[in-house]
Formats: sequence, C-alpha cells, structure tokens
Amino acid sequence: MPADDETLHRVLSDALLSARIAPGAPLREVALAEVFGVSRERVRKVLQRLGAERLLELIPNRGAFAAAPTLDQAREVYEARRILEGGIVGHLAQTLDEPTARALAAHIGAEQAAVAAGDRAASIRLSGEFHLMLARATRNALVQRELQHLVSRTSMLVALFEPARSMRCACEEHADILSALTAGDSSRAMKMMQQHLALIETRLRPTAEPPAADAVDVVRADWAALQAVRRPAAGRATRARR
Amino acid sequence: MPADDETLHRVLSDALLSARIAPGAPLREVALAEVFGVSRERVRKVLQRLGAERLLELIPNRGAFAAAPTLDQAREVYEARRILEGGIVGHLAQTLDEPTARALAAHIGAEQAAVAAGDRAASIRLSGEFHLMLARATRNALVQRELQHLVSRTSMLVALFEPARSMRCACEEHADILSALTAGDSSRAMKMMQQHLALIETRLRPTAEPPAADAVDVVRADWAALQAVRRPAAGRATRARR
DNA sequence: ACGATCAAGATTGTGCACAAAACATTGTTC
DNA sequence: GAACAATGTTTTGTGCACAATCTTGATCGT
Repeated sequence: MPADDETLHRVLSDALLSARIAPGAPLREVALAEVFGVSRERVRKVLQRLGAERLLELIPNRGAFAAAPTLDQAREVYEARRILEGGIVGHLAQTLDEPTARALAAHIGAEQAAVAAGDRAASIRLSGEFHLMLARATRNALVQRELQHLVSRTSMLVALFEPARSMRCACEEHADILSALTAGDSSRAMKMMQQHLALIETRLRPTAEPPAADAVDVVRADWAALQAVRRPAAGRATRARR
Repeated sequence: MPADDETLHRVLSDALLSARIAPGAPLREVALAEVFGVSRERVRKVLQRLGAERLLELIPNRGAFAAAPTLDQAREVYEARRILEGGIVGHLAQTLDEPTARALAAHIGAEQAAVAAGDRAASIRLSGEFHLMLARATRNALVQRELQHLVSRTSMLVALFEPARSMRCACEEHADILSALTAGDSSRAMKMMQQHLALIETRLRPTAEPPAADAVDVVRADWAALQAVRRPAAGRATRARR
C-alpha cells in the first residue's frame, strides 16, 4: 500500500502533464502525504524534483503550485524546440545510417495508418514519439534527455492552450523531414523542422481555464485507480479505468 | 560564520569544475557539514542538487563521489554542444539584429586584445563567454540555461583531459562564425560552429590523474580563503589568496 | 467606514535521533 | 594459508518534533 518515490513522481507528473491539476493549484505536503500513505519528507523530495523539472513552481515558505505557464512561456518552449531540433536534424543529415532511416520510415507508416484508421489518440502519441526517435537517432544521451524534457512540457502546454482536440502533427511533414535527412540535405531538413514546429505553435490559443478542481482530490483518484489495477485480486477493487 | 545554500553550492561547484577535487573522490556528508559549520541536511540537499547537475555521482546508501567522466562521456558532451550550438547559430542567422551583432564583434575584439597581450587566463574566459553570448542572443531562457550547463561541464572536462595549458578557442573562428551570421548564411554558420567545436574536442587526451588529495581538505581550504576575503576586518584573517 | 495592528491557525523549513545499509576487521574452520 | 562467517564501525536514509514564516480574520482606533 505504500508508494516508492518513483511511483509517486510518475503519478504527480502524469496529473500535471495532462493538466488535470489546474495551473496555480497548491499541492499541500501533508495532504499528499496521507493520500499516498507516506511521510511528508517523501513527498517533499518529489516536489522539489518536480520543481526542478519546471512542472511546479516552488515558492519559499509558501509551498508548491502547479506551473501556470503564460502564452509567452509556451512560445519560449516551442522556440527552444525549434532551436534544439533544428540542431538535431542538422546533425542527423550528416550521420543518419540506413537501419535508423528504415525505422523512422516504419514509424511514419504507423502514423499514417493511425490517421487512416481515425485513431486520434494513437495518432497524437505516435507524432510525439517521432520527435523523440529523432533525438534517439543521435545516440546522444544528453540530447535525448533534454528533448524528452521539452516534449513533456509541450504536452502540458497542448493540454492547457489547445482549445479542443487538435490535429496531430501532420505526418506528411514528418515524411518530408525524413526525405531531406536521407538526402543528406541538412539545410532543407532544418528548414522543414522549423516550419513544422512553427505550424504546431500556431495552434496555441489563450484560453480561460474553467474547472479548477482541487489538486489533492485529483491525485487521490489517480492513485486509487492505479492501485486497483495493480492488484485486481484483492476482492472488490474499484476498477476506475478500463 | 555559517553559510547559506547558495554559497555552499558555489564553493563545491567551483572545486568540482576546476577538478581540484579528484574524480571519484568521496564527499562525506558529516565532514562537509562541520567544515561549513552547518547541519548535515543542508549539505545533503546541496549534494543532491550537484548530483542532478551531473557534477557528482550519487550512489544510494554509498554516498556522493566526484564525477569521473570517461573520455567517451566527454566526447558526448562535446557532441551535444555541436548539436545545440549548431541549432543556435542556425537560428541566429535568421534573427540576429544589429546591436547584438555589434556586441558580439566587440567581444571578439576583446578576445583578440587578450591574445595580443598574452593574457592567457582572460583569453580562455572570454572564449567561453563568446559561446554563452550566442546563447543569450537567442533571448531564450531555456536555451541559455542548457548551454550554460554544457559549458560548465566542458570546463570540467578541459581541466581533466587537456594535458597542459592548451590554447583558447581560436578567435578567428569566432570571427568567421559571426561573419556567417551577419551574412544570414545559416548553413555556413552551422558548419563553422561544428568545425570549431570539433577542433576543440581534438585537444582531449586520456590522462592518468596524479594527485588525488582529499576532497574535504580542498573544500576546507577554499572555504577558509573565501571567508578571509569576505571579512578581512576581523583581526588576523588568513589571507590565503590575493 | 476604512485602515492598521495583532493574534490565531495553517503550512513550510530544519535540526535531531534513530534505523538501515555497507564496509572493515577479526576470528574461525578446513 | 585462504575462504568465510560474524561482529563492530562508519555512513547514509528517514521519521518526528519543533521552529520560522505566511495567511487569515478579527479588533481597535481614527
């Protein structure tokens, strides 16, 4: 029934990234501690970590609050991605090998299939993974970690600032980028990547956030659900998600 | 006489970055705590932070050890810089404005002056700052922070893997990069930056680290010196550095 | 009625003591 | 003499209690 640090971090991280915890909502230490059935110091450590990842804003003597990025900060994240991913494709245009190119092509195929099947959730997930695959193709752990970080924040921004269900990345653009890479045309690859990300950025809209449920309640529900699926043998476990 | 978190972090960070603490040397919590005259929890928190910055390796139930990067890991840092800084100059070639270009030109002038005057220390410092200035020119806080981080690690690697006093960045190369930027030639700017960083990387050599003094002793000396200059009024303060 | 002041409650920050783990040393056995 | 087990020591990890700080609401004065 207790939870280790890693689980705790994942639960909170998920809730923040999907914006189910409203921006600016406070995350009280004692409340979270008793929800997870752990000591306060445990949650404290995790909160610090989430603060370092910029998912929370930590104010001394005030506490931890769900990050409330402004539209300008959102644009800054997208700009950072343009810069970093521009560098990535510029690098890959010179170093991409055959098997990796095949893997990327296969991934784009999967994206197209998902779109054709009308599976929106899969489409969005695969689109995000394409960018991470490019980072992985550099075989550079530092670059991978940094882009992973930026993509995480992007997904939070999408949840906050994209009005309704928006389209996934247009996978034709992914295909164009890959073709520039295999052609070794670094200049064109960079340009396409920048246009691609710029297009995604245009989907951001200022939105008045409506619901604002209590952060602790959200986390309690998530944690209960996760426990239910982890040991479904225990009698009448509340099966909150299917 | 006590020290706040920030000071503590800077002292340790400096000692690590200049490699005056030998790679692999353990940093004991209690020893550091009594050196700085603070509680163990305080140093503990700082140690965690330094671990997140990859300046220390934290092993559970074993403790904190000065990072001992391999040559391969060093090359990975340089590669990450090639990728990120490639993206930066690719971006700047399209967005650089007149006053910033002037500032960069002035900085290169200062570099040349330092070289002409034979001031090696200033030359090295200015060379590093040029790269940070480019990051700052993007006006993107995320990019700035990340490059700052990579440059820090680079300076540690230089201390570890550059056999003797190596040359600074050739400032003609900086000038070439700037000229490509002002010309708006992003492709050439990227290529020059990558060559520039690749050249620096070639200076890395495997070295057998010789001295290996105790980490705590080093930090104690640094801390004493810093205290001496901070309040030189207090009687016969040991003036360890001038 | 408005503002300042102060007190009470709530929340985060920190030192301390103990628990757990790893390491070193010594003693024992084959 | 070497491998191994046991024990004592050192070092890190964590829960708890108290201190410091902030928020809130009420009270008093003008």
